[in-house]
Amino acid sequence: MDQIKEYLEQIVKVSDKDWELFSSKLKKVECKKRTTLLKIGKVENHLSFIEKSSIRLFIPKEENDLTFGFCFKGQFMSAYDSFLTQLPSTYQTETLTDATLWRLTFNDLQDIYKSTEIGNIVGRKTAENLFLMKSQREQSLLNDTAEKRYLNLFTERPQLIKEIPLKYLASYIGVTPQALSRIRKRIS
Amino acid sequence: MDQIKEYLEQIVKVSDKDWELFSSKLKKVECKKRTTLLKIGKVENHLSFIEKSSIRLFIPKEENDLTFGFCFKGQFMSAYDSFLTQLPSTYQTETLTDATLWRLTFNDLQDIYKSTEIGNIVGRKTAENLFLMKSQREQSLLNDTAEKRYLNLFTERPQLIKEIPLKYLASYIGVTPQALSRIRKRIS
DNA sequence: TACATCTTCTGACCTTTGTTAAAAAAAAAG
DNA sequence: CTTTTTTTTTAACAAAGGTCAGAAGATGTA
Repeated sequence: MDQIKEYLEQIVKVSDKDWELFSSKLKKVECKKRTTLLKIGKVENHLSFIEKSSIRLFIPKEENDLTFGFCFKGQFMSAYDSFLTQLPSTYQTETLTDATLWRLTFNDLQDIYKSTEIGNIVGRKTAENLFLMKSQREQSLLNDTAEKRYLNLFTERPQLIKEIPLKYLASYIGVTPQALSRIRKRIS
Repeated sequence: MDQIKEYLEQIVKVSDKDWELFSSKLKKVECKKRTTLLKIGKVENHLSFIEKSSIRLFIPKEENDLTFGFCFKGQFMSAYDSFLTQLPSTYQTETLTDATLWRLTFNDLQDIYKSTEIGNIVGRKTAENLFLMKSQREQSLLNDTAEKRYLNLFTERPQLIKEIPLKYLASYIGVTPQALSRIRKRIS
C-alpha cells in the first residue's frame, strides 16, 4: 500500500486522517493472467490500483478484439467511462499477467469525495491526466501513420513489445495483425 | 452570465458566495469570425465560456490544417492540454463565427479551486466529461470507417454540416477533403 | 459587375491496408 | 517430448484513401 500513498502524495499532501479513511477502503485482490475483470455490458464498480500486472482494455470481436488501451503496475485502472456514468461498459478489461490489485468501489469513492479534503482534488487531477492522455492519443490517431505509432511504442515502451502479443498491439495501433507484420518487415 | 450559472448548477448547487467569487473573475470578450484565440506554441491562459460562436481546434499545416475538435455555444472551451500543464500548446484555436466569450485566467481558476467549495467538484466533473468525450472519439477513430463517422456527425449535429466548411469536417473525420467529397457522392 | 480567392468536386493513378487463406513459428497442454 | 492450439508471417487480390492536377462553384472584395 506504500506504493499507493506515494502515488497520492505526488498529487497532493495527504493528511494522516485522510489516508486512514482512504486506505481502510482498499481491498486486496489477486488473480491469474487472462482473468476477465469486467465483462462488456456490466457496470464497472471498481477503481483498482495495480500493484502487479499488465491489463488490456478491449472491445471483444468475433475475429480480432479491438484492443484500445493498456494499464500497468503503479497506476489506477478501471473501465472508467462506465465507472463514472454507472452505465453498462462498452468494453471489457482483462489481465495479461498474474495480478495483485487494491480495489475501491464506486460507493467507497463517493464517501471519499464527501469526507476528505483531498478526494475532489485527486479526482480532478486524475481525470485531467486521463484527458491529457486521450488527447495525445487522438492527435496520434489522426496525425501519424500506423508505422509511426509502432515506432513510438518501440521507443516509449520497449518492454511492451516483448511482453504483449503483437495482435493486441496491432489493434492498439489501428491496423490488422497482418498489416503490422508487414510494417515490421518493412522496418527491419 | 445566467447561461453560465445554469451550466454550473447542472453540476452542483452553487452558493451565492461562491457565485459571487466566480462571476467576479469573468471578463467579457467579443471578437470577429476567423479570430485566432491561441497561437500554436503559446501557453493557454484562458478558460472561456462560449455565449455565442463556434470554435475549431487545429494543428496548422502547410496544405490542410488538421482540425480535430469543435466547441459550441453554451460550453466552456480552451486549449485545455496547455491550460492544465501550462506548457506551450501543440495546437491552435480559432473562431469560425463572430463570438461572445466570458473568460477566466489560469490564476483566477486556481483561486477558485482554493477559495470555493465547488471549484474542485466542477473541475473534476468537467475533466471527467472531457475524458468521456475523448474516450468515445478514440473508439470511433479505431472502430468506425470515415463514412460511418460522417454519417454519425450528420445525425448528431445536423447544423454542423451546414455551418462548417467541409474541409474542416474532413480533417475531423480523418480523411482529405477529396476523400470526403467521394464519400458524399457515394452516399447521396 | 468583374476580379480574385477559396472551397468543393472530379478523374487518373499510386500506396496502403483489409481480406482470405495457408504456411511457419511459437507457446501451451498433455 | 509430442501434440494441440495460438500467434505470427506470407501471398494474392480487392477496397479505400492519398496525391496530383484541373474544373466548377461559391464567396469576398474592389
